[in-house]
Amino acid sequence: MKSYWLMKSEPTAYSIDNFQKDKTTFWNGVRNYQARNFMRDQMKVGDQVLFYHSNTEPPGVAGLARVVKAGYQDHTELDPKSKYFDPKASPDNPIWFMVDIAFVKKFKNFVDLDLLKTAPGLEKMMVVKRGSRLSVQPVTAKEFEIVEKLGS
DNA sequence: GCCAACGTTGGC
DNA sequence: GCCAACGTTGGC
Repeated sequence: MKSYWLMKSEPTAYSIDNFQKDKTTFWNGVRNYQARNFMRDQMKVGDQVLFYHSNTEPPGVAGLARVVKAGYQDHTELDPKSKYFDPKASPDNPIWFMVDIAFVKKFKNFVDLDLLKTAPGLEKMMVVKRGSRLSVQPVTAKEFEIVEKLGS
């Protein structure tokens, strides 16, 4: 059973255009337990992802991605020079996880947050709720389909 | 740049 | 284990 996700990135740090150039990327630096658990326990190869631009004007879904490698140790937690370093982690005791995702497409129409908020069928999406800070969020198949249509 | 929401930390 | 203080996220 395939699952669907929304992943947030600040375009000043990593945008859909960077992603399109790279083709694939690892999603390191998530330091939130809820988001960690989704990546570690639930994301599977083949799952589809809405690539979301946050903390920008306007915020919204910029395109699509696909999971190509399931959860594994976020090795930046082992690097003392990294800002993601976690002294409690070791190769045998991974604490933080990441996944690899592949670029699928950049939307012809950027689906901004206003549109997400008003589109029928998306009322329950986590990202439209106030104060929703989670950077990796589950979405339903139906929600994914609606957003994909809005973007194409 | 402000600040509300919310997660994390640490004193007790 | 409570909760105040603090830090971060992210829309506006």
